[in-house]
Amino acid sequence: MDYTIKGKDILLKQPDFDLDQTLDCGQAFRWTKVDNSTYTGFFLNTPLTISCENSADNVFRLHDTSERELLETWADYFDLATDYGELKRRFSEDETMSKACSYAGGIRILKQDSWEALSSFIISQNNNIPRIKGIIGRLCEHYDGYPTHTQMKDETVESLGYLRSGFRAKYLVDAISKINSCELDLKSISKMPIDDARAALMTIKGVGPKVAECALLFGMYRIEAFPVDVWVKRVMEQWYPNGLPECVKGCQGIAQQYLFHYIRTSSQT
DNA sequence: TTCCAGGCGTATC
DNA sequence: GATACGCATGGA
Repeated sequence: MDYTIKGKDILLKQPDFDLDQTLDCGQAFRWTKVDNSTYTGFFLNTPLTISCENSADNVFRLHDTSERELLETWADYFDLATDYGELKRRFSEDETMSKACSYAGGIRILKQDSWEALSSFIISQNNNIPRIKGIIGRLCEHYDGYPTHTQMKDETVESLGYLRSGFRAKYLVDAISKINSCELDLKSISKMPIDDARAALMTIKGVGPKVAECALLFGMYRIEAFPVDVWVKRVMEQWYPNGLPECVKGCQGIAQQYLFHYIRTSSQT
């Protein structure tokens, strides 16, 4: 990792990293763009303001943080140990993947908290990104930060009414109940074989294949998980009617993120 | 106004 | 097991 300390800030040199493509691409819902090159957001309840200092040199400024916080939190959250350049070279053996990788080469998978990812993607179903952000924003405002499932233990459909999350409130309540009763344990699910992990998550009402896959990919860093939403379904029909290419094997989740961004922003409907 | 959104549960065959 | 339909809400 290449960084220098500048007073209360840290300058990080990091290739294959674009803030718009990573923080505003529908994998996390608590990053806010505050100006053309700057985002503010959180990992759990640790805040960060990060800006692109020099896009040509891939330099980023992490505002008002510490070396310790960088090493203990942000290096992991931004998946800095993974060589995305190497991954993109591998993926680019396939023509469509090659286009997707060069279209948005600064995508990274964020290693989010498992409960936050699971609950966020429960909220995401049959919903659009601005409204997902609105619901999560109201939740975090109410709790002064993203609540743990333990903090939410007494919530009911009625008490969650202020979220205006519609039919999804009952699904949140079921997830909270199954986790707090220890019927499900997210930490052990994260280590299960992928089929078992998926099946365990899908015992929650409102968690189907798509939400389970997103919880695995974005909340448990299971990069072999492959969420298929309406957009990725279009990708599969258009380019991969016979399945994904061999070169993405084992990292389908990361490939999916390039493809999702590619079709969603290039088709521009 | 109507359509749609990082889907899923349920009914029906 | 496949397919059709309703679902809360709000932006376009």
